[in-house]
Amino acid sequence: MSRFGGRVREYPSVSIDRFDHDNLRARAYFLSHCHKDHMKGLRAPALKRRLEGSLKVKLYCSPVTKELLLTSRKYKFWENHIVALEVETPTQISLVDETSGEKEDIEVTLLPAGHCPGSVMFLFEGENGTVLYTGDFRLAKGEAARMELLHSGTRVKDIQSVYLDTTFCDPKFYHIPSREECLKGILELVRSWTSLTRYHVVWLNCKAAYGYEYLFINLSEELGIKVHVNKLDMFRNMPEILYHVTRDRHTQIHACRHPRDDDCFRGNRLPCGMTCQNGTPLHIISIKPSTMWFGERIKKTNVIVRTGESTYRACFSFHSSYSEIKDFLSYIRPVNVYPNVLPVGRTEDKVMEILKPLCRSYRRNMEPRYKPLGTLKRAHKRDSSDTDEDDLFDSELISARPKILKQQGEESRLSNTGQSESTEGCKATTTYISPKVDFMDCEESNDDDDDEEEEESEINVVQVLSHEPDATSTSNFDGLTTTDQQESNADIPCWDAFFKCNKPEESSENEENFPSSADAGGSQSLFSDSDGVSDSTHISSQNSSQSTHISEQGSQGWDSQMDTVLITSQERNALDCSCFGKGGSRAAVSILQETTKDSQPDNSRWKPLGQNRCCVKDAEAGTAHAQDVLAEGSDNSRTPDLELRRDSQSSSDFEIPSTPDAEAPQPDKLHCLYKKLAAGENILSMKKVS
DNA sequence: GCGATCAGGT
DNA sequence: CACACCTGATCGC
Repeated sequence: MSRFGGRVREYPSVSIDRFDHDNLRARAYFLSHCHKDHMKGLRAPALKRRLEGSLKVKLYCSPVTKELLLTSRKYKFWENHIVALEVETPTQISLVDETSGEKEDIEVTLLPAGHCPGSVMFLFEGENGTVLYTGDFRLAKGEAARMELLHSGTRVKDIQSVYLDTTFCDPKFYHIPSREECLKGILELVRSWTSLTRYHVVWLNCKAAYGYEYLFINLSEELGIKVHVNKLDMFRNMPEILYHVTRDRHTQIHACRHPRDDDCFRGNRLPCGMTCQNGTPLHIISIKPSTMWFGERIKKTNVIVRTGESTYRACFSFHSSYSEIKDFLSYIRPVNVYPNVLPVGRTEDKVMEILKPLCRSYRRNMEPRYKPLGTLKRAHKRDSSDTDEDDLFDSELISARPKILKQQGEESRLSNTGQSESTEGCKATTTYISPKVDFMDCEESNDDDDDEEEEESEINVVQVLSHEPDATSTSNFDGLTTTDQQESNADIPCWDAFFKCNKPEESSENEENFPSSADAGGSQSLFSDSDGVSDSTHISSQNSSQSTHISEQGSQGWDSQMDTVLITSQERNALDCSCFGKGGSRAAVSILQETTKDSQPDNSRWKPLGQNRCCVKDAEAGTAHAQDVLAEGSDNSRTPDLELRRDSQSSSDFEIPSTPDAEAPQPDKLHCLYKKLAAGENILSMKKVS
């Protein structure tokens, strides 16, 4: 829950996501997204009165947020005071004090936040420095590096302060499976069930909040089944969403709600009242999206957990994980950071202890540390001509952070016109890879879940749903660690490979083996994969607040990147015979979803950028023509986003350097380094800090 | 009657 | 576990 008071220190005359108390006097308002805890006071009479007496006071938000907000009658009075700003389009705003006439100019840029439809971060630039307010966000590792407007030229902007979504800023939330992984797990479960008969339906037990739309869209696109919802009015001008939801209850996927929907479900009734079709009773399973997290050392990340005879929990997060937060912040490297949220049971001091080391003000006092891997990772994007040896491992070079260039398809889309030029059809890019199902044991997901633990013995009984002949854990182990690159260089440290950013196969491996610079104290790493088997040792540095961590070689390689959906015998039985009377107790882990070695997330359709930018069509493109408009949307705007999502999640971790100040070593320097390494010499480069 | 706040629920 | 939200009780205006 946001505890942000509404104002940033640098620009106290604007209020963001808070509209009560002192915020009533703000010169301008900003709303990052349409969740109630960010709208406190937004419809209060006091603020309403203020608007009535003012021509100048405006509320700035994304086009989608404006649309969603104005759908509610309670916020209609804002209608003439809302200014929708295009995402990624810097805009000058004059902040005028209506009583004194005092004026201050500020430039604001909306950046996609990946939290829910229309959600954005605000980047303010003005006399008091550059400030980033993240609102609520979920950005995958490396996504900050792709944001053109966080950069100036090839470098990250000099950001004074970040007001950060710290919801999961606690090491216990170290890892949350990516959107694609979660989506894929849910997709397979829904697919398995709904394909049995037309009377097998799924109820998505979603909360009353925006943020599940991309799930609906993906399920609908992949399975050709629209999702039944209570309301779709708010999407009337968002054909990309509208097309995939329906008010027609005669569908196999439901996300409808009812005040006592759990009771409905227990009575084999959907919240909308459906209980049978053509006289045939429905077979209903419920899937409840909720956040699942995994500690740093827990490598197996099952995204679906069976919680009962016909109930499942599916991993789904609106917020960035601990490691994503740290990656984000360590890339931005502001002077100051302020947490917007205190994770439950944490104090501000504790959170700051984690965040401060990622800021410049702190780093300046630190000894530079040797971080070869981060350096190497970053190297591929840099023109190394200006790199000298002294700079190589200099963590002080905060200004030398190169941004990640966008992919071509993305370039055109990000041309700030708000329009998309790609002519590729969306189906052309849909290359769903059927999951292979292996025999393997599962590990409990969240360390404190008793239910899973007591059922562990059952988990090992696994039937293969769709068998792949050679798919055993061993072959996976080999397969996942033997990349083309590595095969050809079996005996040499394949660092060369890591200068080339374009091998998605290596992305997750990279994640496993290359400690992010975001690690609180930085870390030294030794790395070898000469036999194709990953192996890594992380030893936290002396002043780290984190405990020493030495990863186990075997599990590290084994579980780091399998593309596996695992279904227990119980589930298979449930799926197969759809009889609910079996005496099976709660099965702990039903579907196990691993980081995919080389999957191209075909179903990565959530487009925080696209939704903010393109979704809201003009009124004339409303409901009546929604379908036609959608077709256009598919052709023109979806594909580039799809490319982006592919790139930015599961296959891009490798590309995205985690060490912001890394530099590209030149080949001769590299050679020198290799030689030193081979000779067992210390290549740590100490640089004097003044 | 309305809003704010809290407790309790999903 | 947590999130975002809802309902209902209570209090104050």
